[in-house]
Amino acid sequence: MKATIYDIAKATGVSIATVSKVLNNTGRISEATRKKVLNAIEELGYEKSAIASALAGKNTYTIGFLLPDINNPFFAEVARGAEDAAFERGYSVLICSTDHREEKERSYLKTLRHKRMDGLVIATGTTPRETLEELMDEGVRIVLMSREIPGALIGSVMVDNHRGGQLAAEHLLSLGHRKIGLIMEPLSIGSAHDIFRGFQKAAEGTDAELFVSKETGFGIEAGARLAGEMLARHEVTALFAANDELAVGVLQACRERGIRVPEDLSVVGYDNTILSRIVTPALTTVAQPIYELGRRTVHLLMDGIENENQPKNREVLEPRLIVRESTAPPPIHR
Amino acid sequence: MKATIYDIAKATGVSIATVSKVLNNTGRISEATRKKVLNAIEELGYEKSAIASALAGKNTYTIGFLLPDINNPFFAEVARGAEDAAFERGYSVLICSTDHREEKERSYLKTLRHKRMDGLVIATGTTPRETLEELMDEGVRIVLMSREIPGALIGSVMVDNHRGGQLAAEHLLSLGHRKIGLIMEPLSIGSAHDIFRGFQKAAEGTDAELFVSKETGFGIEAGARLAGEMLARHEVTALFAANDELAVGVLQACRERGIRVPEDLSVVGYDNTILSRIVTPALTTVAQPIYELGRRTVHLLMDGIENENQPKNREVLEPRLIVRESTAPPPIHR
DNA sequence: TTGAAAGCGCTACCAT
DNA sequence: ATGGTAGCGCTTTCAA
Repeated sequence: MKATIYDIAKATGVSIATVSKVLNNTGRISEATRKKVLNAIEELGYEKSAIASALAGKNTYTIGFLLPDINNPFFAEVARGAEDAAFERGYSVLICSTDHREEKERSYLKTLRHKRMDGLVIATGTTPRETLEELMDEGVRIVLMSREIPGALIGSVMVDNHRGGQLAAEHLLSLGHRKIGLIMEPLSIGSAHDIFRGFQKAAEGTDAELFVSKETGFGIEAGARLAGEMLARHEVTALFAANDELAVGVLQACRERGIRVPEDLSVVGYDNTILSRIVTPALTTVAQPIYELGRRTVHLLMDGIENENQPKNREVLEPRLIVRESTAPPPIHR
Repeated sequence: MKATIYDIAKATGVSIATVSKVLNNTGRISEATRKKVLNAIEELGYEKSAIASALAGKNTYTIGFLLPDINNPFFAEVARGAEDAAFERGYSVLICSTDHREEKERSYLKTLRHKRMDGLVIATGTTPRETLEELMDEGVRIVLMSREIPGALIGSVMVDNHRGGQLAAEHLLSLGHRKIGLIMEPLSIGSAHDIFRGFQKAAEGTDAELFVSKETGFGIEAGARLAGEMLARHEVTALFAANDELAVGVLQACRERGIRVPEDLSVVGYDNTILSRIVTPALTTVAQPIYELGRRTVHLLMDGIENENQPKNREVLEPRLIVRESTAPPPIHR
């Protein structure tokens, strides 16, 4: 069987208390015995049980990451940033895809509690505030990503999506577009809401007309469908999509209809995921610092865990506009 | 504080042994006490500590998933399949991106052992055989994905990549291509090796000439670079890339050089990740059942865990050719 | 059908 | 500087 502290205590002739001390660098230990113990550990190939350690009151060094779908380029990149940050500091991350389904989220939350995660990062948009507060009351550290809850003292790292929406609008406006369609995610999602408000804000006071898709959605298919409806209904010269997947859908809808991008119609995406780079024409998009978003969120969380307090800071990262091939001035009409 | 079995034992007037039994549905318990206990559990909001349970000899219900990079469309989709399979059966998955770096892999393997994962799926191509055998000797269940180790009794689920390579070659050959370039991943990776052999095999006995990229690589950049070199050196009419990312790079290299796909050059990818669908022209590619690959691997692993034996089965999934827009007959030369 | 008690492997407090 | 020991919360014989 695997060696335990007892084995190494026996082998060294010291007590398990001493072994534990050298293991954790706590208390005072003479150089001599420390050496002895370290040797025995080496010899016996001893490895500390994180489980026992956790049960005895230490951390599990594992954090749970709730996100809508790991198989979504945006969240895959976020997750990578999160994982790297965690790895640097000896933590691991448990990925939980909720598919925007409340019951999956609840179920995951439950397991994460059972498994005594040291902390949680919540990157799904809709966890009820009470749930979060209950969790925090139980001592679970929580950090929100791309979301904040007004008045609740929960640390969060976000991108300034209001600004991001503005950037998109300003770009289109400055190209001369005056009839712009918006393909949105559900506005109940905080980030989508902010993007929308930012966009609106930038158009305010101009003579531009904004048309918002009646329905909302997430993936490529949805983008294509919503763009189709929009195009059938309004004479827009530009379409803004609240994420790159929707924008890719828009591009596909255009192709199907023989609409040239950007000559006939300009398209702007949001996120700057891998998709926006490889599509043709390459998408003009508002870049979120996605990887960094994941990193910072997890660092904030680990800081809280290690200082034994609930993170309360709010970090805001800046978006930036990336102009590629999908935008141009509107076509000249007779 | 959180309630423990002691609390609910006290509240019910039974022993903790009894509580444990109703919790686990073991032993015989009268309906009456079971009800009482269940009630108390409800009232006190009791939740079993997975940590304590694991220490006392049960499973952790957590598995580790070693892969090169979660932020890679292929592995993100695999991970999703894995996560879904795990979720269905009450397991969680710890994502470990190794970046093909041996020391990261070793480091992760160590942590996973400390944390007493119930099992591991190894989807990185290069873990030394001895390491795997050591792990298995320690009682860690392991399943390999897209890889197998001849002679070692390790369960695995793979795609028939030899067949996949053939499919790609046959398609190109049947279109009439006779000078074909191959942009490969390092052949030390089992799947790449199989693809290559399959491709070769299909070309054997025909008058086709194959040119293999001297260097190998992984991402889009590499694909573009290797395609550039290939195109400069050989007069090929088709390029096959061992994964879709490489193929996307090939497409970019073509665009830069004004080479039309598929009119001037046909391009075939491998994997059928999201990338191959959204690129222009849409990529003809060999589809791996990616999501299914993740699912099956994890199910195989969980079966082993629950039957308390190291999985030994070898499952093979079938690839299939998906013809899209990037392939056509070779151009007619004078 | 139920319970007492001995662990699981480690931490931390209190003595020495 | 070192050790004894009481937990941490649960599982699992073995008795009753």
